[in-house]
Amino acid sequence: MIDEGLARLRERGLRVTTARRAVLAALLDADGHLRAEDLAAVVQDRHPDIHLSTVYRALETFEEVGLVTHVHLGHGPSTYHLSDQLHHHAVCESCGAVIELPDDVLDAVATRVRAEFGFEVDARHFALAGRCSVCVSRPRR
Amino acid sequence: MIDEGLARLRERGLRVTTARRAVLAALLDADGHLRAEDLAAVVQDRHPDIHLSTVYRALETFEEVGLVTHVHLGHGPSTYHLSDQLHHHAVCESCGAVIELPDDVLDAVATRVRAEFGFEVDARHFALAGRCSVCVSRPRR
DNA sequence: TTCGATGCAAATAGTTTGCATTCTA
DNA sequence: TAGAATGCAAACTATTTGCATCGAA
Repeated sequence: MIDEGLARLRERGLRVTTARRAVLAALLDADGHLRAEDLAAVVQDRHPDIHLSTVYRALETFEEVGLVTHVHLGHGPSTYHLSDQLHHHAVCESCGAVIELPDDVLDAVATRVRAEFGFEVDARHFALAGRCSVCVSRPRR
Repeated sequence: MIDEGLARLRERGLRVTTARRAVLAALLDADGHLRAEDLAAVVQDRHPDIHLSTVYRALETFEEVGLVTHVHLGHGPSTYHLSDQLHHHAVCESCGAVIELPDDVLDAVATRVRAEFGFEVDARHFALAGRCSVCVSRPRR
């Protein structure tokens, strides 16, 4: 399965390197929403000299090729997902908890916004902000 | 109307200063989605020595008091709105255009997410990403 | 053996913070 | 006149970039 991704690089005349192999492997091992720094830590466990900036560059390349998508969970860093494992997120602004939402949760909104404004919503790119069930049933800070 | 906001500060034992007055005035003049830097520029037009960091601190105070809300439009800086002028945004990822959406556009989603996950969606905090009508009817970069 | 990919250091953007000073209440 | 707010410089976080070197095809 890692080979399918790497093949995608070769098709475009891009090179398959140790760094790219390692980053892709790390993404496959994870369940998504990892930050570049998390990925670098995983990668550096086996390849200590692969630099954080190389991880960023690998992720950028993967995005261009359609293999990876980044998601903004909140104020902090972006998180990276394999495109075919992409889903919706909701993030609690109080405790930072991340929950995964059903894929169709914004379909009706997308349809309406397309019809009324001609705007094509790419809803997964940003998480929905809010407060999780635990924090809701707890006095505000 | 600016006095109502300032009164809110006094109620809480906070002080009314030139800087806070000027930032609030700038927010009232604007139609929303201004960045801290934009606000600083407006403020500094009349009060050149009010520092950008003071603008950030004023905005932070206004948020704590419920007067102001910040919205993430995309990768870039936050934008600041008077809380009672808050609305939904959609941002084009190709050209950066910002459109305002009807206030109820995410009501159904919020209801469903609350029912199924106990999660209270605060949907205005992030813009919806996507591509605007102009960019949709134009070949991808 | 060529040119794309990497390592490293330095630059960047947006925002926050420490501290001495100023000014509101 | 006490303590909150400010100005300024410096720190900080996330990310990008320039450039010499390395290595995949």
